[in-house]
Amino acid sequence: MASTSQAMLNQGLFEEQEMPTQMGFFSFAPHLNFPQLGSCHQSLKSFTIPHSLVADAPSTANLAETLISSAAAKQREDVTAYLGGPHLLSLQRSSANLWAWGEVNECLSSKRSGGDDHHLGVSAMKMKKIKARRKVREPRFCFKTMSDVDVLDDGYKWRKYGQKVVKNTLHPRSYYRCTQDNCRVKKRVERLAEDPRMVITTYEGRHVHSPSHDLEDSQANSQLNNFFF
DNA sequence: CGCTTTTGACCAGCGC
DNA sequence: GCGCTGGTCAAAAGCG
Repeated sequence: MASTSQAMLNQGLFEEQEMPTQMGFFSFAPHLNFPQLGSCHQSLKSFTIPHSLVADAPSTANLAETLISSAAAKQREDVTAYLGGPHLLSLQRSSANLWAWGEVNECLSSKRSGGDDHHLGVSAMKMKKIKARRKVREPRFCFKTMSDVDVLDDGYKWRKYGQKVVKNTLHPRSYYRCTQDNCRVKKRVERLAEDPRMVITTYEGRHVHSPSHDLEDSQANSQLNNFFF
């Protein structure tokens, strides 16, 4: 069970992309379409998210949003969530700030406590020194999914506004903006160099409206509708 | 015809 | 200051 997630983490993706000093991982209940992770990278210290809490989350994004809101309420900015394939979701604070996992944990346990079959892990990955120069960014989510198509149907309508070949990657990165007026959410889509089957989708910002997909489409693609950002 | 995609140019941030 | 890089712009092309 650990093989997939472990392999993904062992690819070193996070470190290569200037990931933060600490990050956390947790998995979700099967009914959320994200099979349990089972175990974490060996460098992670694992602890548990109550099953009941996970079961309460209407979607993975909602849970992520809860964590991010918690951080935002405490005036911490630039929280990023990483969702790896169908198997795991991780959350991190930007390297620009300290990742207050204690607060996240507090947020989680304040909701409910209970079962023990879901895991949250935190690592103390080393990375370059942070400089205060970084400007504040919108909250970001980064999905890593195995998919043939680059752009996943997340219920929102996107317009491509750019494409760029980034250094040390084989595949171009595409830039999209939400087509809704006065919604400034953006997303980037790129394929993992080490495994082109993996698509990395990064969302930046928060939608100020509901998903705009057609109802019939939403029925057909219900599996993807857990991604409400 | 209107919307989306493509793509080269441009800009800003960062490291040296 | 300069060069590199990622992100954005905007005109042209494509498509339904």
